[in-house]
Amino acid sequence: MQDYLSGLNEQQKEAVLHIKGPLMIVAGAGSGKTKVLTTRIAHLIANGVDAFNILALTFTNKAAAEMKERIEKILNNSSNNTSGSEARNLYIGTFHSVFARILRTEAPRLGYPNNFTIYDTDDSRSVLKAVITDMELDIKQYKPNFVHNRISAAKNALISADEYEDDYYLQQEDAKAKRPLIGKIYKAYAERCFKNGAMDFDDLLLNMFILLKNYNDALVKYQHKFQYILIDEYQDTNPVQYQITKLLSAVHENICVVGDDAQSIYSFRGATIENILQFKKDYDDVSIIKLEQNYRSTQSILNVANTVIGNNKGQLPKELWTNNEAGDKIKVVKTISDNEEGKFVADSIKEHQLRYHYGNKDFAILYRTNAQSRAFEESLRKQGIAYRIYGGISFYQRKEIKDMLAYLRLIVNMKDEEALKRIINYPVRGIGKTTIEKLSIIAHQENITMFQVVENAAKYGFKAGTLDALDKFATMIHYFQNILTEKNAYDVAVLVGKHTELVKELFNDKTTEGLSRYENVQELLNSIKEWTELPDSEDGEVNNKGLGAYLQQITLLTDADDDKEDNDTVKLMTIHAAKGLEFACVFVVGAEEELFPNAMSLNTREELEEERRLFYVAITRAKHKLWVTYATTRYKFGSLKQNEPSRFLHEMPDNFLDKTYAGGAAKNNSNLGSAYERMYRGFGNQLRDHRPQTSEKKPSYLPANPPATKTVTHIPTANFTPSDISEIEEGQKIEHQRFGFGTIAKLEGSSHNPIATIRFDQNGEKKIMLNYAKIRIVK
DNA sequence: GATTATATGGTTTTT
DNA sequence: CCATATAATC
Repeated sequence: MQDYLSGLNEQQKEAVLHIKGPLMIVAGAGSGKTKVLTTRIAHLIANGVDAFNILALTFTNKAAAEMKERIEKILNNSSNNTSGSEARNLYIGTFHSVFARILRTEAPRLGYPNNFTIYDTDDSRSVLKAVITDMELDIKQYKPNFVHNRISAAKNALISADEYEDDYYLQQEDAKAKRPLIGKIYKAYAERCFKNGAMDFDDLLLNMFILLKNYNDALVKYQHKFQYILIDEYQDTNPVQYQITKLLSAVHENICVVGDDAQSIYSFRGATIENILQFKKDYDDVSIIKLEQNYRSTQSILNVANTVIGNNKGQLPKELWTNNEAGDKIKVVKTISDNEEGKFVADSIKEHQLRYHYGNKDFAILYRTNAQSRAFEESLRKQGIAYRIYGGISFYQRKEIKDMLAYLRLIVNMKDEEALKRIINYPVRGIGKTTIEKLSIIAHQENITMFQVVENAAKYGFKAGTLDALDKFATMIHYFQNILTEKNAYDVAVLVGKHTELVKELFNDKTTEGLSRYENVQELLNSIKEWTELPDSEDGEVNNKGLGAYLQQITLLTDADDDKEDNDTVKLMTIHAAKGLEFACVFVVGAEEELFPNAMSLNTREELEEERRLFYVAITRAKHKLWVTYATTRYKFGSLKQNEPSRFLHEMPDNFLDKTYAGGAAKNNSNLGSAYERMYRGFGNQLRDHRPQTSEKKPSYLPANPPATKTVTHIPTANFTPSDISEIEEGQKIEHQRFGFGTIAKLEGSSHNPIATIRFDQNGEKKIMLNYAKIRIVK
């Protein structure tokens, strides 16, 4: 027997060894499904299957990277003489990244360039906005965001623009919503993207499907390449993904899917657990293996999780059990505000670290929406606890990075109108809004790309000054393109930075924000350099280490991916992002009605059930300790909002809960807590006042509550010398890049024209947030 | 055409 | 609160 099997239980072993034919593994939370999947792949390779013939699909890059790493490890440690380096040849990644890679080779068949651009959500919305305005429709009626969701849903359900317009019910729906023209917009949007040589996220799936469906030789090619197909988190696949994998696996039928219907949380992306049910019917002899033993959590946590999820109707029958110890009760915590919640969590982390010697990395804070991260960031900083936020705005979505990338995108794909529009006048070179509009209109009329209009601007009667600017711009881009053929991606990028004076502009901005923007661009250049120095892979794909390849993979990255090793930090992320992960101690925060379950998801029972599954996913991330916290008030859009405790709190069985910190009353009953609590708390005091103090004294650097924000108004005069940002008072001198120097005349003000806002940063230091980037405080 | 002041309006969740 | 759209001004 292979030594890598020794750590598995009987079902897990069976799942690994059952190699041929369709297999569905129904696996509960913490049942070791990733372990099974990785071991299975290792087993395949160890038994002589060529890694080139294995395709493993995941939902995050991180999951893919982790899997690959583990496989290498297993192979290296195995007594088989297969080397871990064999794992490099695996096709393993997210649906999107794997298909993007394939499409890089196959795109020309579909009329796209090899170097097609991948539009992220921002790009898509921007294109939509342009399309909607071009159609002379009201942007308020057709909000790009809304329209995009609708189009995205259609694509994920394999509905083309034509089909969309022909469908009676869809049309009725849109008409009812007073948005009857979405179908037309869909069509125009798709055409525009195609003309730009660009695919959006959904197109990566859709075009992969079209490729397999319409080009038989392509289908045959990939059916034979991918003899073994494995899919993680199968409950989260949507119809396109389903159809693609079905096509790919049709010949060999060696397809193995792993899923847990209780963890299906991506229906907004078109995912449907129907795919799990359908799987059984699609192949002749499907084997099903259930993994029901949980190795992760304590009994208390598992019991609570099981009870909560029991409130959902129509779950597939499954009984999760564990041999682990009972463990602590789940702590339910009530605070009066989002900031207090943050404080409680940070303090609790500190306390547990001191008491039980947990490291930072043993903790995770999980929330429903990204916007909730702020309070925790602040409190963790104050406590001096290292943390890392996943999600939110990723590195590649920052403005300065997108600007730089837009140049590179345009050089690689001149059809990319979005990129062109972004940088044609950045840094400013006298090509204004009117000119850009004109360019766009001409491009449309002549049915050529916008850059072609720029190249031939003379033909189209621009005024001398503008013409000159356009010519210069075209020449510059051509120059970059020529260089691209002789130099590598990094050299080109550096040159672009220099030549466009983009870097210089950032460098000259000496504000804190400007400085970090400069550093970000530097960082981008570093990452490009790293990329160019990676070895080529040898699977005969198109130009796989060029700038084009770099740009394509970068769009599919989230900031969760460039994990600089398992640094010892507290992890902050949404519950969605936490799927598949586990932590010793977990805080599930913001357990309030309208936040979690989210107000947007209270329309139907299905939506509510998905929220409940989300809650289930959240609490099953915890191995040892679990807190569920909620705040009675919370800021939304800057104004205070009252919140009721989440209904999910009531669904948790009392006998596994410790409500000491919830005033004994997650439910609105009259229980005021134990005698001890009442003794030390009094009535109505906040819990931080009565929480058991650790032996450790409070660090002296802990600041008091930051004072309320003040605003200042600024009147420019003349003649001061600059220095550091420090204190700000009336009469404080200010420098503005264009206005020159001036003085702050009023400290609290009119609130209407705040030049600067005073805040306190993580170290309790006064910081001035300047509302105009080019002003700074001088001594 | 470029920059700054004012108004508006937006928060699920992700590739 | 924050980021972007529109209006106003140079």
